[in-house]
Amino acid sequence: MLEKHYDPKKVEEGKYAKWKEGGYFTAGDKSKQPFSLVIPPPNVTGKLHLGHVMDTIPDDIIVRYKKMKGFDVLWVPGMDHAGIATQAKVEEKLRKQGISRYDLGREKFLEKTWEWKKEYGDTIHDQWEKIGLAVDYSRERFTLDPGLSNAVKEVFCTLYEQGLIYQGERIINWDPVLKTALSNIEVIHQDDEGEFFYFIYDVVDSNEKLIVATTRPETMFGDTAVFVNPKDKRYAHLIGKKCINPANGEPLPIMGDEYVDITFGTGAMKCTPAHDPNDFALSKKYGFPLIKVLDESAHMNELAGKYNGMDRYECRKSLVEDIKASGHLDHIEKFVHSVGHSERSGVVVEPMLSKQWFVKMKPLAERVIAQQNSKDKVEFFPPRFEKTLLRWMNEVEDWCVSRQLWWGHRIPAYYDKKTGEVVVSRTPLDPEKYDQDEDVLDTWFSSALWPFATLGWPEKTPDYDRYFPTSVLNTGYDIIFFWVSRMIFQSEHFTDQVPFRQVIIHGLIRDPKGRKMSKSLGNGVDPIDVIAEYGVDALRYFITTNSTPGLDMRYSDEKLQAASNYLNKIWNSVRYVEMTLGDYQPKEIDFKACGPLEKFILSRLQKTIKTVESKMEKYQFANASSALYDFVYDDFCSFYLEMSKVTLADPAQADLVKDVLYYVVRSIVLMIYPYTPFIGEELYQSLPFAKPSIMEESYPEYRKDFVSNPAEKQGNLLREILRDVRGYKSDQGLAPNAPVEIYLSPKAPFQGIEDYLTRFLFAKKVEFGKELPQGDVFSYGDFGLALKQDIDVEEAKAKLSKEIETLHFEIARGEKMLGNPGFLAKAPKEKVAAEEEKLSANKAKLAALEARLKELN
RNA sequence: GGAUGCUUAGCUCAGCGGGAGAGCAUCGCCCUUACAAGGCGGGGGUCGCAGGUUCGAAACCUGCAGCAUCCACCA
Repeated sequence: MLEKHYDPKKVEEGKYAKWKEGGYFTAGDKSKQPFSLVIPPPNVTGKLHLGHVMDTIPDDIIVRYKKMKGFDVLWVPGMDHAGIATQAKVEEKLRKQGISRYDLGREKFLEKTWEWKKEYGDTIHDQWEKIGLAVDYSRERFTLDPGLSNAVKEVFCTLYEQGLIYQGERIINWDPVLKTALSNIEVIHQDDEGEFFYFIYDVVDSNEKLIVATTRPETMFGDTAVFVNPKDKRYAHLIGKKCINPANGEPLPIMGDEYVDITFGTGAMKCTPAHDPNDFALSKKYGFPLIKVLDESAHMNELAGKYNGMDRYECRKSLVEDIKASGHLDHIEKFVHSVGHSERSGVVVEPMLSKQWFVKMKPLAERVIAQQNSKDKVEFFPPRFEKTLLRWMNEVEDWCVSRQLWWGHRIPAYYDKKTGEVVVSRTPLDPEKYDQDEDVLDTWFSSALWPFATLGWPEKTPDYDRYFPTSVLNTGYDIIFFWVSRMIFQSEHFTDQVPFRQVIIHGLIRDPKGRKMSKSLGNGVDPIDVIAEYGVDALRYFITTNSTPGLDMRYSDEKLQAASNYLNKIWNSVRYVEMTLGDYQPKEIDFKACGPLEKFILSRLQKTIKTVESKMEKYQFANASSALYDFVYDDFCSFYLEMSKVTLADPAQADLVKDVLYYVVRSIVLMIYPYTPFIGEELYQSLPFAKPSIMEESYPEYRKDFVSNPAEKQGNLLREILRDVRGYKSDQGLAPNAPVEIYLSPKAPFQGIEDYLTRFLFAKKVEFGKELPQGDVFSYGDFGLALKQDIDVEEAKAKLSKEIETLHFEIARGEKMLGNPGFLAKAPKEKVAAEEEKLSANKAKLAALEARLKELN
């Protein structure tokens, strides 16, 4: 027997181990159709947060649902080495011990990082277990394992051979703390308040002065020219002359180019080819030298003269002072502008000229665009996110893939010690003759291969044959560019197939005020705390059923409480059914022998199954669960379960009612189970005929032979009567259980209705008669009901009048609608018929109420 | 500058072409033998604004406003 109250802690204990040991997570049943997905691999940087819960629980629901639907489901688990992020964490840890990575050297440092990986990998495993992920551990992968490394080498070398990877000197985003290049999307732009310095440049051989504005005075040592727009009347005559750089006294040519925006600043712009991407482009056009003035930690080099060795900001400060002292500072303005920060270290990135490896994106992106125009494309849920992907593909720039880190896939490029020539090779070259490139690849380079490399690619493995392309991928909109887009282009380029047929994009979870959860705000919520308070099932239910696909959601204690209450409700309804079953062994339902309310609940259940299934297929978990929720509360618990107490008391009907109760409650458990597997298993096990695990069960099937529209109508009518009379009592200030006398007109909606009225309206008397007595009357088409009270005639008349008034309103509406030729001609037939029926019912009701009013007068 | 989303009850959000819904909050009544973390019954909304399409608009179209996010630019 179940306990009176649902206790998540007791329910959750031991279940995961049982599933895991029972082999329920392992794929491979060849008699079934395959269905596959890969987990979005969490970074081994720390423990899981609510974002991971959002990434994985929808997958888990899909996995459990698809298993019940008879698929051979493979869910590949794994983790990401997360190059920069992990290395930054390990370095931070070492720094606290006063050690730098250079003190350790590459090999020792990597050892330390593997230790870190082991520790955090274990934590992540624990947490997967805690939240109940049905992942196939026999297929677990890591982005740095030998298989993935092999795939990475294969991809790098092939792209190189195809001319799609090249090495080039370009302006890249440099993180001066982590001392590595970053790709464009690893740079976060935010509006910072800065200063706009207006400096005076003396024009050579002239008395004229040119005022040039800059936000970055320290880069003036790398300037090669000053540009003005040739159409700018103020300056056109200066083109061809020279002016003096106030930072170092060097003469700079004044040049004309339409690139310059006349309206911005003073209309005169300095050009720093080695430290600004736009200036770099200009320099290519005019063949300027590329002068670097900053080193890899963003300190000034010898070109900065007396500022040599200073940090960029220190240099800026003293340089400005010196220029001011020389009389070349015009003024300084406050200026809010967008500044790039490193996603990982947070420091202001330095655009810097550097030799890096790049992936040539255009051909890869074009393939994706073509694929998305074909029938065999990746389908997005919700569809609008396809536009996000295509926009990126259309605008994409070459991808800088080299990182000056140690933790990652080392670039398989080698330099001839004598000639310096580059050789890219799948196998290591002789270290006597060659030095391997020191850099590693961007983490996303390996993540991009995740769906096929985890299944064995480039080998032709059985898993790859059977499970690729994967069926679906679920992830947040924030990593569409980082990850989704890259998996798509790599997969299409290398496997000639999409990596997954469908992508579900979810929003982000925010704090209760709608702010992003972040360390600095201290508003993060630890899933483990939530689980301790409400249980995993409530967390899972909350997170998957309280948001619209693709939109953000807010964390809410109230909703977790509500989820927990709902589960308690289901728990108790199962408990009630088990109490009524006792030793009885339910059997197949004899539908024909069922009473109207049994037919009602069976029919309602079928429609619920149908709705839930169709929403599940579209991954609309909020809609699926709310259909089930409505059924559980409104149809079952609040209504049928109560009503069944009447029929259960009749020995002739009791067994049949028990069959129905068992079937309904079992269906509810099976449908809630993918959302809340722990309580699902617990309740399932407590029911008769349980298999060793609910994971062996199949999903409830829609049974057309259990559908009865007339029975639903009868049930709804009884519900309406109960509500009316209860409402009446409440209006009259009577207690819900105040006794009443009820009189019914002969044409009752179904036989035996009096038993329900007696019990649930606390009627001390229910009588049928041709004439309804003096009292309050309720009319339901051709059926009427009266309550015998010592009534206040005036009050009763007022109430009747009010009801009549609203009926008139309703009838007028119906008549207007049905009198509209446009409506009759264009509206669907069913709609017209429904309106006609409603109208005639209202008319009958009106007639009855009017007759009643007349009687009272 | 470009794109996308949001604006519906006090709060958080569904609904997205046929009479405004849920959870929480609120009010009233009830310890009725599954559940008081409960039951029953209420109250509460010119669905951001303005036009348009339609027999019919919260829903579709156009414009506007506010909020949010992303991309690009910012000498």
